[in-house]
Amino acid sequence: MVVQAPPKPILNNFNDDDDDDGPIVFKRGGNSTSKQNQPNLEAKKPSSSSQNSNGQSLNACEGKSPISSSNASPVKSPIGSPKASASSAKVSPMKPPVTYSRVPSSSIDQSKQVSKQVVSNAVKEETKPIVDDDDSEDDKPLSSRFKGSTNNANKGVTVPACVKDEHSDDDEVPLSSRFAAKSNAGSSSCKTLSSSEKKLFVSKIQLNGSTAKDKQQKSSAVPTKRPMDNKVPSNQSFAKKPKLSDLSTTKQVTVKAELKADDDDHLTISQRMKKASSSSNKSLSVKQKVTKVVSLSFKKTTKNNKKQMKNSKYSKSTKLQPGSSDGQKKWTTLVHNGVIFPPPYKPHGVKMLYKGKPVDLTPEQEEVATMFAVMKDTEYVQKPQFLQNFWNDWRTLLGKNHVIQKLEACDFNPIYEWHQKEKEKKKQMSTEEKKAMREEKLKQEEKYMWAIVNGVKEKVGNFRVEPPGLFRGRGEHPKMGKLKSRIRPSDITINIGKDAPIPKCPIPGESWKEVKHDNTVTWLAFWNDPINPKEFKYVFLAASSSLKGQSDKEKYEKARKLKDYIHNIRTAYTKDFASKDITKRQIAVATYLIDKLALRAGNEKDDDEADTVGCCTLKVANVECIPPNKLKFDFLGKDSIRYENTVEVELPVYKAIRQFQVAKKPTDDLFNSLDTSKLNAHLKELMPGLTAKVFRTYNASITLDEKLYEETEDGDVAEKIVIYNQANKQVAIICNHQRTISKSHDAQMSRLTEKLEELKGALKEFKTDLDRAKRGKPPLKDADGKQKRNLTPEAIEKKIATTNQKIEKMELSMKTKEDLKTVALGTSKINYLDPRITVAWCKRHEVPIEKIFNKSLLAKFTWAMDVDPQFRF
DNA sequence: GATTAGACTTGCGATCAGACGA
DNA sequence: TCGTCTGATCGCAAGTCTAATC
Repeated sequence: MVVQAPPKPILNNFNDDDDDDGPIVFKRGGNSTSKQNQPNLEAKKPSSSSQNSNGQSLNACEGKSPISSSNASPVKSPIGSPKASASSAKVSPMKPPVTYSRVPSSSIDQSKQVSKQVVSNAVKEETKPIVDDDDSEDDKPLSSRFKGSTNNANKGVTVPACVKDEHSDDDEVPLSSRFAAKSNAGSSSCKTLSSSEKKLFVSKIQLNGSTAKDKQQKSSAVPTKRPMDNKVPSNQSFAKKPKLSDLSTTKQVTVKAELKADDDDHLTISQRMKKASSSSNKSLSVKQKVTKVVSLSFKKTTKNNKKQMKNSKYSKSTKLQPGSSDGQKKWTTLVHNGVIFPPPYKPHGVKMLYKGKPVDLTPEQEEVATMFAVMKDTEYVQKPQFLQNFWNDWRTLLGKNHVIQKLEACDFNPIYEWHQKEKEKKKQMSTEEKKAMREEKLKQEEKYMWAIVNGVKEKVGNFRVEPPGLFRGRGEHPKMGKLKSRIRPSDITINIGKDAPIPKCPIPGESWKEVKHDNTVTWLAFWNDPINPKEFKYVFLAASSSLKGQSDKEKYEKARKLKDYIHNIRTAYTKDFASKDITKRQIAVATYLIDKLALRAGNEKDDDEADTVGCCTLKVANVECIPPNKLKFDFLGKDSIRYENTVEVELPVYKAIRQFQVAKKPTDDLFNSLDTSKLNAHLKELMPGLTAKVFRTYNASITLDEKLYEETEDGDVAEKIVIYNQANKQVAIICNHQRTISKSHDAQMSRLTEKLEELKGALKEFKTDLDRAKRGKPPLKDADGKQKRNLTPEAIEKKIATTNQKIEKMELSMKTKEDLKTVALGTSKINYLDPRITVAWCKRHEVPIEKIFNKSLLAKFTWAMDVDPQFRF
């Protein structure tokens, strides 16, 4: 019996795999290698090296003691209502996103981009913030208000240092830099206002200098002059940010003082904004048909769901009630089978060499030696930090009196070669053998793959305990190379329903560390990270689960709500660029950067983590002021991915940044009065539940929505997919989602170039043949001197047309390949783009959803599939 | 209020299977 | 049939943010 349609497929029973949507075979991925992004900071801290756990030192590598300090950022906030605000559908043309100027290598692009740049009106804006009635840009990402090239025309050369690339483009430069700083920088935030917003803004302006009452208020809270040239006192230059509790207080007072200007004195900004926005929702009138193809693809999903529901004894919906997040009950019943452990180590007995002689190792010692040996081909083994950390941990295992005394005298090649042979053997296995192995593995893992949450069978995300290995931190991580020890059942805490049977420990004679029944959390199990025992590794449900889906939907609804607030938020921070209160000014500028450049918040980091930054932790050296109003950003962000971007900003922002840098060292914090907790606390005053990361989701989704809406034209499905991918790429660039260039990229491009040349050669010959055929002459001999077959002019023309098509297709393919070689489209699709935008677009434009979302994404976004075709973000 | 613990999301690279083309 | 390419999937590192504790 079919109960209520759940938001995701429900499976028949706990263990079956009845159809093609049944259990998915999990593949074991390999280990990752380090990134190659190079830091470019003079201000970069020397990375501290690993702890030497046994106090021993390595001859070759000098150890440094890591100093651990923690500066977490507490923020408490109510989560905003997930209730959707019906989106207004403005059919105004969207301006392309920011075109940032490219940094080194592509001077060609720079010149192009500079030529396109709009003369800055920042100065004008500074004194004349409200100039225009047109509020059509309010719903757009700030970045998209900066005109720039939206196609690939401004690509430059991106070639890894070691590789020559004939297809010059700008990929060598970080994604963020691909858009030239084009900018009507000054017009970004306060150029356009709705009437209600204007009212608020005008009131504030009056507050700034009109009435006696206002003046009185102003004297206590607002500077009479912009303190642009105020020097930052030398004592505000800190190596570590001070916690300025007093400043927080000041901030609150100031914000409240400003609010007096409005009629709604009793309301918070967020309440007022909400009030103002509640009447602003608009609906789309455009109706478009949904094709059979689309219908079919959507029906198929629904059909599968229904089939699964019908057959399932676990058919209740797991959909959470509103408000069930935030430490509230996440589930009522939870049943699962715990986790699966990697198999115990099997010694191979291959002896490594020390000073040229074979060495006996215990299985434990051999296991760690093997972990190291198999990394021979990675860049890690070139890094002194990695070698030192590995040696420290391995030496502990070897013991002080072991024959091995120096890492440099070790030869791991015998083990490496053994490993290569094993790999080769595996590769040579027949398809049947491989299949049998997969099936065997699936059989062993099947029971761990599923959980029953509130009576519904849900997939578990990562039920395999991480195997031991050497830690592969990204960038210059101070702990890279340390031994990640084997996790045992006694390390693992299980979370399960009270009435559910406790999972049997899969390792005989051992038992779980603890069994909990906490239904306010979603994890099924956790253990402490052996590299950083303060941190945890969790086992969660899969992305396709209802629990995750609900959370995802709430995330997008929150970002969507920001659309109703964004205009006033921009107005508010623009006003604060010149605030006398340093914290307020820094919050304003930081919010501007987060909004405009999609920067991450930037929490404080410990010294035993990689030295990366986000907005709040930017160092002075990370931002260079280029007169008259450009900022050049250069820092390592999340995952040590370099963010390099020069962008034109509003003049007050430029001045404020310059001022924040005064009397500071390059390594000092740019925003010394700010941290993420202060920033987020401020954002929550503007909109319930607003945090820095919401801006990224908002800007990504609205960019996709606008671009799809404006740029999709009539055409075949393939052409529409190109439009979609272009929009997706735009978002990836805004978010700086990069990938390393594939090792085989150049070879692939060379091959394609060769083929292209061949085709062009053939085309030329066909044209000659055609010419001759028209004159009644036989074709010329081919390259081998053979006489070619006589063809009619019509036949040759047909060949020419076919060849032209092939050339076109190949050129497009090469362009796309080159274009996306450093851009990762997946991350934004998975995490930042509201799937309802995509689903609605597919429905409107008759594109099968499967062309855009793969199986995993279809499962993850089940909740979005029934969206109205006219949905706008 | 500051700090730490805890929970969850975001992100890139590796690996693999299947598609594709010679 | 075989080698190459591509996209899907997985692994796990590294972020963000909130709640709890001091």
